Amino acid sequence: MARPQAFNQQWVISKAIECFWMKGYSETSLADLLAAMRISRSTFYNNFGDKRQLFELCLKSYSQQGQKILAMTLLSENLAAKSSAFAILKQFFYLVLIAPDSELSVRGCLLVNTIAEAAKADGELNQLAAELMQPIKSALTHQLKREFGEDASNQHGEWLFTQLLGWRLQCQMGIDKGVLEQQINWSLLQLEEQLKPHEISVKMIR
Amino acid sequence: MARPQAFNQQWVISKAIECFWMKGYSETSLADLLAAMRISRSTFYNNFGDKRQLFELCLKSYSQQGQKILAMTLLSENLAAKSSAFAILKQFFYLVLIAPDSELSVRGCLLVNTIAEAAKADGELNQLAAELMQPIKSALTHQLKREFGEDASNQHGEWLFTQLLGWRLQCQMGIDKGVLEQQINWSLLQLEEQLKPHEISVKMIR
DNA sequence: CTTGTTATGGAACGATTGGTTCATAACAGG
DNA sequence: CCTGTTATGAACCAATCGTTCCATAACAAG
Repeated sequence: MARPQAFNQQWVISKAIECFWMKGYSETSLADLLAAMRISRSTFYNNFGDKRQLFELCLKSYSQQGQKILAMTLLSENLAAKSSAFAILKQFFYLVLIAPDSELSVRGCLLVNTIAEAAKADGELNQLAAELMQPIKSALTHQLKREFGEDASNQHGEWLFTQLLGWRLQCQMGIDKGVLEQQINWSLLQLEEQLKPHEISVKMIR
Repeated sequence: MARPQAFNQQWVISKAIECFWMKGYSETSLADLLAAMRISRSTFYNNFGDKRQLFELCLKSYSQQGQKILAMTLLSENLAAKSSAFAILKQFFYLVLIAPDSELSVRGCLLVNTIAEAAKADGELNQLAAELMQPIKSALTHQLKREFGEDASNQHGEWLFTQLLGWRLQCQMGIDKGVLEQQINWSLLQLEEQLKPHEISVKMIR
């Protein structure tokens, strides 16, 4: 009954995400967006409201793509059947922090950047970004719950989430990947020693 | 021989820092700055070059103020004489993360925010901010070196720095202060157990 | 009171900002 | 082919952006 859209919604949003991801919200101009999305101004405003609304849409879309990564790693039942929680966690951190082909490891996390950028200027965006990160925290906790109690897992999941945030920033500060990997191993080791149900642990140093 | 400045350099810069701190670099407009600094446009450009140069100046000034905090805590020889490294570290983290009257604990860290905001758009600012954070990392390491070896302290100092970054973001995400304090204690405890020179450590869990 | 120098305020700059409007092009159903 | 609906692109908008410029005010030295 009417003229069909000449652009692919998903593709266009992915391009917008790229813009925001690289330059941040306020540094990304309409011109940047239109060029990347390859649509005209009116198309933009007709379909996405305005810059702000598009950004929220991008955050949600970005988060949803992140869910897929979680589903393939931390939440995968197949993986859980044959690997320990710590092996899976290690693999996850490697994937999102170190893997050289991973966009995340070079550009940082859009949600983290949003929280830091919109810190005080825009409380709503801050809150939205924080909410969209919740699934990651839950997934980390989920992995711990497989092997340990409900109570301990919650706080240690939150602790692991803190690690992840710290490592994200370290990545953007250009930390050496080898050092980063060491830290990941060490953190997980500490957590393992603390949580592993053993009666007596004897360790010798020096 | 000439007309004297009618404004206080330090005061004016501190006001500029406040602006950048609250709204980020690109969200802070000239108008915002001029209003806060209470100077006119020409005064601004005559004395500070431009917005970008002022920002760099602010970052450096901010960092220098941070040095004072370090000097009073992590680098204080008086404190070191009567307290253990871990006690001092704990006190430091409490001061910069939890203390309710601390600007840092409510506004986040300007340098961290800068790194996240200027992630890819401006590599130079990113690098500058990263460099200005170095003293913090060094101070953390310094505290560990007091009691432990040179080698172990470097990597563990870096690890503690990662913790700090993570906690900073957690603060901006509105983490519960009680949970945060738990995490600080737990992280320091792990580090202590790992580094304390004891021959045999027996711990029982469950 | 001059003269030299600098700080200052305000007007003005062009460029760019995010956002609107409108005539037109493109298609689906009759 | 016609009609109704919607997508599209270009022109246009006021506002704001960061920056420059200049006449003037304020002081120090002579």
